[in-house]
Amino acid sequence: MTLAAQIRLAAEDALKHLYPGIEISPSSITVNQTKPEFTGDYTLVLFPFVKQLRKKPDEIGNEIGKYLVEKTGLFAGYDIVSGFLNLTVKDAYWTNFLLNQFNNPHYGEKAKHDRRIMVEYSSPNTNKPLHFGHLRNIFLGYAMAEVLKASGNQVVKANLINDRGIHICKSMIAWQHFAEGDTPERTGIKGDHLVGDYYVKFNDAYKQEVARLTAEGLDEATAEKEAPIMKETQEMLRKWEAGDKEVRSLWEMMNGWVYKGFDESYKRLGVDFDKMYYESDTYLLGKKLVEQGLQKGVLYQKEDGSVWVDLTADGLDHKLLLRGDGTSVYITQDLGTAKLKYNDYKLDQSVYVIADEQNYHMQVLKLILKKIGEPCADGIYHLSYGMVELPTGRMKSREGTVVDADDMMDEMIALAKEQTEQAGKTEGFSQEELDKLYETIGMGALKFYLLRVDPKKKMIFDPKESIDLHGFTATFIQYAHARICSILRKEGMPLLPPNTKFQALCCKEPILPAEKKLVLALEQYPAILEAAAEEYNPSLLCNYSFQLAQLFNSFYDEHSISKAESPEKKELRLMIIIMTAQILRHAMHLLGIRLPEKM
RNA sequence: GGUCCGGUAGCUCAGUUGGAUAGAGCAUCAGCCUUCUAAGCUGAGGGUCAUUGGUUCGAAUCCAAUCCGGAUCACCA
Repeated sequence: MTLAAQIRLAAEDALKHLYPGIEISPSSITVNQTKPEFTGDYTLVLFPFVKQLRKKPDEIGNEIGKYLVEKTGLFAGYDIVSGFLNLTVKDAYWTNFLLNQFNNPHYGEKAKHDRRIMVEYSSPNTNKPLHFGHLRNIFLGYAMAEVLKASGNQVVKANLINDRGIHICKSMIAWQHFAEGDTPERTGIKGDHLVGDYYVKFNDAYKQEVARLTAEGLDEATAEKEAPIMKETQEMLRKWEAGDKEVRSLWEMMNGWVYKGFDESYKRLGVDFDKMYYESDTYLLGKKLVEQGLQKGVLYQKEDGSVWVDLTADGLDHKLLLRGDGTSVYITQDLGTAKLKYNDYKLDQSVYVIADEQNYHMQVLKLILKKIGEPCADGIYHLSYGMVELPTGRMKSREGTVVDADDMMDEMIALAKEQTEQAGKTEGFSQEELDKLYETIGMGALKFYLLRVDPKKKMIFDPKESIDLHGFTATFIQYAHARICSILRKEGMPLLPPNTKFQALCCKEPILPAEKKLVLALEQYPAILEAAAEEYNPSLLCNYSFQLAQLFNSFYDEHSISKAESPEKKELRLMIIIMTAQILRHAMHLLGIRLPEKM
């Protein structure tokens, strides 16, 4: 249990004993960290009790303060400032805490339990390479899965690949027309990029045909429908659905190129998946669910045979589930996939990492499953995130304004190289080590940049300004970590030395403010990790880690570790920085960010 | 128009179930490297927390209305 929680309980107990017969709701007990301008570590707010107790805040504060100091043994003293009871925790508490936890590599994690959670993320289309917007999705999904794992859940990372449909056929048609048999091998172009190039070529050709037809006198809507290349594409989709051998083998070949490209990108991004779902396998699922829904009477059928659900009672509209010809629409297959996932893994929870433009869709999906009575409905959680936009607006592949993911990685690594060389920090590294370092810094900066903001907020990325390596960045945290490692190296100490190294510690000397601030923060890590899991918000870990690194830097500036005033002080400080580095590594590891020992 | 999300320093963002004088980073300015890594530290300036009203000991936080921005409301995916 965290210290803040312990204090809350102690306060509850104090109120019960001091004022028997008066029911004070535990929710009115607020315990905060004491503001730096006052003495104390944690603060109990007294105002909520005034009315019921009919006493002045300061009087109540004295009674509670006295009780807490005497009965709990946790506190060295208290202080009351205008309605706030500031409690100072005994130094012994902190030294005990450090001795118990400073080298615990699993500090902050929760014990494994049986809750099964799937996190679906990435979920790309196979007609173009990944872009900057996908990166936010991918980092978020990966980080969330890792955070949930650290919270003790059994996690399945899943990827649902959009491998069929009209957009895929567009690339295929364009390839047939213009490629003259080109392959990734022959051109040296990464497979997903090659296919993406033909997707762009399709749109160019299509635009030209539409322009020609409108020039010939057709109105635009008709021209868009009648363009030969579009008709050809629709015909191809029909053939694909009919299982046409030629189309299928082209489809398999081109998707194969894309997968190879994606695999490379995923590997560089440092993310992985436990289960791949393909829409070509799942797009026909869901019809049965709709039939069941019809039988139960929760869905209805129109005269033309189309099937609908009435969601007006939930403040939404009527929604189509099956076309008049009996074919399914997008949401129908999602209904089926939801059930499939549930059955595959007996999920307690199914997290979808999907942009906020699909909020409505996800709401509808969950509602329909609930109406049909599918048990998978309750576990569905939409981790909705804001889209990444450019200063000029949304990225549009048709307008060529997308920031490519592979390019972005290259640029970040180049930036890391440039800045490292500029700072003159390349000495003592082999070329191989340097390359690894640039990758660590560049990729870390990229991930942190996309994870540090509350997911639900949209973000604007300006490629011209690129990404900073100063201030609220992964680099800052990496630097703090490298500094700590440097000290430990000089002390001849491993990153996580055994407890026996520090048994001599005593607490005769008071813990100094800069030390205290750090230890206080270290103690709060489990609560932060828990909050990140409960709120589905990895950005909490970014904020916390940055704060921790900041506290360390100030501490480092103010106090010497290796030349501490006494051996006891030195031990205390070593434990503090060892644990700081440990937590930074732990938190960043969950986000997929590596911390170098030297930089 | 309906539903949902957002509006906090010049810019990008924090701000725990309502708590003390609203905090960081970037940018600007002024300091700090014969001492464990200056990718750092210390300090200064910078705010009508979109607006108005309400709830109360106390509101950036909760409620209502209004304004602004975005998403969405297809027999597309």
